[in-house]
Amino acid sequence: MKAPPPTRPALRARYDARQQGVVDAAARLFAQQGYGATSMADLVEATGLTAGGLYHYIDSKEQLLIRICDELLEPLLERVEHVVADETQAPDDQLRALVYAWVAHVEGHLDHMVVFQQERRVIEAEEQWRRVRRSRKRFERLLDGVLARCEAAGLLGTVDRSLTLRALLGMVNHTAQWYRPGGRLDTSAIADGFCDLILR
Amino acid sequence: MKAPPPTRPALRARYDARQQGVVDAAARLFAQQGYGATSMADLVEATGLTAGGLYHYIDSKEQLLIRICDELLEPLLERVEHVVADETQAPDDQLRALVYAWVAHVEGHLDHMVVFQQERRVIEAEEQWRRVRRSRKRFERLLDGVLARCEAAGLLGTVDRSLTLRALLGMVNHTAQWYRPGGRLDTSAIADGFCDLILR
Amino acid sequence: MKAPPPTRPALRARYDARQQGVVDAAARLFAQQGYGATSMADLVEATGLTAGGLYHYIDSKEQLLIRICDELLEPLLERVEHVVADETQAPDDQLRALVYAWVAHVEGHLDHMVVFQQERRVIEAEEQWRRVRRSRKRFERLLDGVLARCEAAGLLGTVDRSLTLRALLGMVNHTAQWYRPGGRLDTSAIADGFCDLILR
Amino acid sequence: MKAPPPTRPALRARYDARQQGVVDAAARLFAQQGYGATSMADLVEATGLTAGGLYHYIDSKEQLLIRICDELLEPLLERVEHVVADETQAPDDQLRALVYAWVAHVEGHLDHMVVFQQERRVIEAEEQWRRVRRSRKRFERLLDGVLARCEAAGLLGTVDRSLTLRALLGMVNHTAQWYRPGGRLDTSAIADGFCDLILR
DNA sequence: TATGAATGAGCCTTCATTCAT
DNA sequence: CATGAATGAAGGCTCATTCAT
Repeated sequence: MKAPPPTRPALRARYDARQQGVVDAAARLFAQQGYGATSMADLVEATGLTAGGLYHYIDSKEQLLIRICDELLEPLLERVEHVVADETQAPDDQLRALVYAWVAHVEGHLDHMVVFQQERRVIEAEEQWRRVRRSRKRFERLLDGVLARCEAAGLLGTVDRSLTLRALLGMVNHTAQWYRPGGRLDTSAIADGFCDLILR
Repeated sequence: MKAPPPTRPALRARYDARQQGVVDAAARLFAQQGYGATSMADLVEATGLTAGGLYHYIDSKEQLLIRICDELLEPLLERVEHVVADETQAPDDQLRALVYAWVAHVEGHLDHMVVFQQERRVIEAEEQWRRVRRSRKRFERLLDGVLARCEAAGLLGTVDRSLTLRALLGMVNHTAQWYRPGGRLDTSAIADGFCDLILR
Repeated sequence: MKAPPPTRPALRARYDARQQGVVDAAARLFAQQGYGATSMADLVEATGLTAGGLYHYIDSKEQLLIRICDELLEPLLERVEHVVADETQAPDDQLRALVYAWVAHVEGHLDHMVVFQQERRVIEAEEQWRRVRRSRKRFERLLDGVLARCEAAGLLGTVDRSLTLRALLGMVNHTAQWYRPGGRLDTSAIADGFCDLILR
Repeated sequence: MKAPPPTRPALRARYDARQQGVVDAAARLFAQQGYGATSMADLVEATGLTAGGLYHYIDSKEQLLIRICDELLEPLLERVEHVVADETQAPDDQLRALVYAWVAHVEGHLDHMVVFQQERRVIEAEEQWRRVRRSRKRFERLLDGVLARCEAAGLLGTVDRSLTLRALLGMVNHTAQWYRPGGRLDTSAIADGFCDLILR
């Protein structure tokens, strides 16, 4: 992330750990107060670093935001690619597996997810967000592919597939706004519930 | 909104029109660039007013945000109250009527809706947002009431009702992110599609 | 210079006067301490404005530097164009007229000139300095034209013309480093002295 | 320069070589980007040393600047003293020898020279620059002495001697701004050309 | 010697808002 | 009603230098 991270393994490990700490603290603050409303001073306070020291671990406030989005999308995309790659699975099982992975990922990255949604605007608009944008689009394409297979197998309801896709995106992403760990509904209940709405 | 608006009717009409112009410009800018990233200078440019002149029509930047949310929620709530009040309608018809009104309202206030979602955070957190918060909660309660009647009538699927509620909130609110007027899906298609997913 | 200066004449005059005050103060400070070593806080102190108020009159620190260079080069160029345009004058008279105008201009803009020389580097390097760069080049081309006419008339010494040009540029520009008003040598003495060195 | 350089000859040689490398890199960077605009980080990158390592070879950024000026002035002064010491030479030959040595020195230290001119301001102003200032003044006095002998021998033109001195300083120093090795004019051509302008 | 993390003051600039005219 | 100048705190970020390892 920042120009040259240390090369010696021991130092490198510490560096990485602290950098991750900064990113996590940022995700939390951005989620709670908003990206724009969070000052680097807030981050200084939250991390215990000093104003200048912070910049050993990051390039800029915006890079931090990009990193948060990457940490959200990249591993999710990887898991989803993996699920989709297994062609022996029935389409509806594949959808359930995918939605489960997705909901689980959202629940495990609530802060990241809230930030991602809140800052959607800047992500869609500007140049340096291309990779993030591409990940999001790839994810949607994979999801649509699975829905298409379900549709072909007669497993979807009567609702237009692209509308179904958007409905699904809306309901899962919205999860980050209300889900609290330890609540009445666990990951499976949520994921299966959503799939039940979609599948015939 | 701002201290004393004129009392003579002719002046008053002009005043109101200009004030509405400011609010609409603000909604557009906030939706496009974010509330925090929009400066009053942007607003000055967009409205053609001067820095000082702007403040004849508004109290503060934040009041503008509150007003945008009110303009979104209040008329929606009114329509929904009206729909719900008709106890002769079948529960599923009521749900369809409600969702139609809701989707139509979102489509008619894309900017307002995007702003409302984007600034969710500040709405939930602070004192002066109580009225907005109450409106949102009342809306959800009304919606849940209709769903309960559907459930009682055996019209819902097997999915937990509170999860269904949240799914519906997610999908409809998300509409503002992708809906473009003149697209393939019109209001009815969207509203009915969503209901089809929910209802048995 | 700054986005929209006022349009009403009375205000406009005051605005322009204060803006000029800022530019002059900047020229003095930049000349004394260097552009890089002068902080906006220094400028605030020198102008009596406040940190924010300063920015009513300027766009940025760098624009201030550009403006200083423009104020130096543009009027000089105009005078020189005028001198060169008179084709009835003998070449050596033209050279003397030109050098006199030039020396007088340097003496009247010591601060500007010192700044221009000191920041030569950034002027030559970056994009937004094209106009300044073009002015400088145009000036040198005009000067060379006059020298060429002198040479053709056999009025120059034996020294290579392009070297003569550079020598002249060096000696006149250097004047800003030592000239103090009221010194032993006045404008005419300096300008004529330089010409005497150049001409046969 | 920095606290204790090594005393064992082998180490000392390596130390000196690296220190010289740092000074040369600094001269290049300062000349290209300006002293103020060059950060120690730039220097770290240019030298391949680390932030801390750099400080084994230097005391401070400013000492680096002083050293660059010393490296420029001291050897020049030594050569010039030597030229001036030979009282058997004719005044004009002496002037030619001096200017030749001077031009050659400038050409051999373009970076140093550019830096010296650019940072003139700080050199003249501050305490710790006394030695540099004294060298510059001594150089000018020696030069003026030779001009005086030329004048006494009737070899100068009609131009005031102190103006001639300043003109010469201007033209030779300015050489650093345009001279590029391998150009049409070599050291002799330049030095002789300048002298031809000065001498009758 | 060499490392790279850390410091914290200072940089330029923007901001929402007010008020004399 | 309208203007635009003014405020001054706060914004994100950079810097030369130091020091424990």
